Amino acid sequence: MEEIKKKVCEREKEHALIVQRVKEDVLLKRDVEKISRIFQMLSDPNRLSIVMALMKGDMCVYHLTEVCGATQSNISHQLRILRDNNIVRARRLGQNVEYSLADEHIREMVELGKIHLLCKADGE
Amino acid sequence: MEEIKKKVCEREKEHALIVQRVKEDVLLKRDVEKISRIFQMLSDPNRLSIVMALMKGDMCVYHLTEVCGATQSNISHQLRILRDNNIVRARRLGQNVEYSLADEHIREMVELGKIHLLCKADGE
DNA sequence: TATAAACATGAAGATATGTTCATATATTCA
DNA sequence: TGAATATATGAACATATCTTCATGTTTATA
Repeated sequence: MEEIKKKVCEREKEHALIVQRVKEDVLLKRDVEKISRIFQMLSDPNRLSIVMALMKGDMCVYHLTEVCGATQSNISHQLRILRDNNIVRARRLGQNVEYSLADEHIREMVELGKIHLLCKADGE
Repeated sequence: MEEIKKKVCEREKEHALIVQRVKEDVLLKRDVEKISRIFQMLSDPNRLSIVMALMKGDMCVYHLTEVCGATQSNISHQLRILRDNNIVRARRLGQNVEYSLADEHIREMVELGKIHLLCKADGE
């Protein structure tokens, strides 16, 4: 049975409607966590640099360290995290390992991020 | 003067070209940090829930805690972080404070995140 | 087979982040 | 003005994250 809601805020009716809309869009806690994890992958400057570089084309670790200006160890660690989360793919080429983007949505997200930066640079 | 590059990897020529392309797209370290910060805002499940809720409409804190299933204190803390980063805006309504999305790009990013989830749920 | 080069990884330390608890502030209403 | 409600915030703690250092693995080559 529907409980009768007490008034909790000024715009009770409007807000309650929105709450309902949110609830209709049943996003389980687990789903929200999954999505936030994707954003987390891009929340570290080094990882974002790696992804941005790979958006231009496949690259081996050596060049990634050069482009990102970080240590080899650091880049390797970040690459492992990206691999574990299916953001990038690795492929051995002789002595080297060539990395590539494994997720096209990521590309779009980063593009949005760049656009966002440009918009803020102007005045919104 | 251009230094002569030693061979560092199997596909030296191809990779060097990509490195060049990355460098042409002069993204300062500071810019990468700014973009990663936006993603960081969405990297916490509670913050992401808040943003997702506000995408449906403006809401006061009480309803946000209800929708997110977190404590009032926690939500308030996350709201402050979102406010400090210009992701949401606050507006007092009598005893309540109504929050709204302050950034349309964020909306698009989250939509991409949702689409991404759906794609993964099927088989890519 | 010994060595070098490219990359990966484990452990440790420093820092950042999220959560909770207690309490402060602002507004309404009696 | 005093009590109640909604929201904000500071401090403390636990945990997560990033970075570095040392070392391991794999492949190529002398």
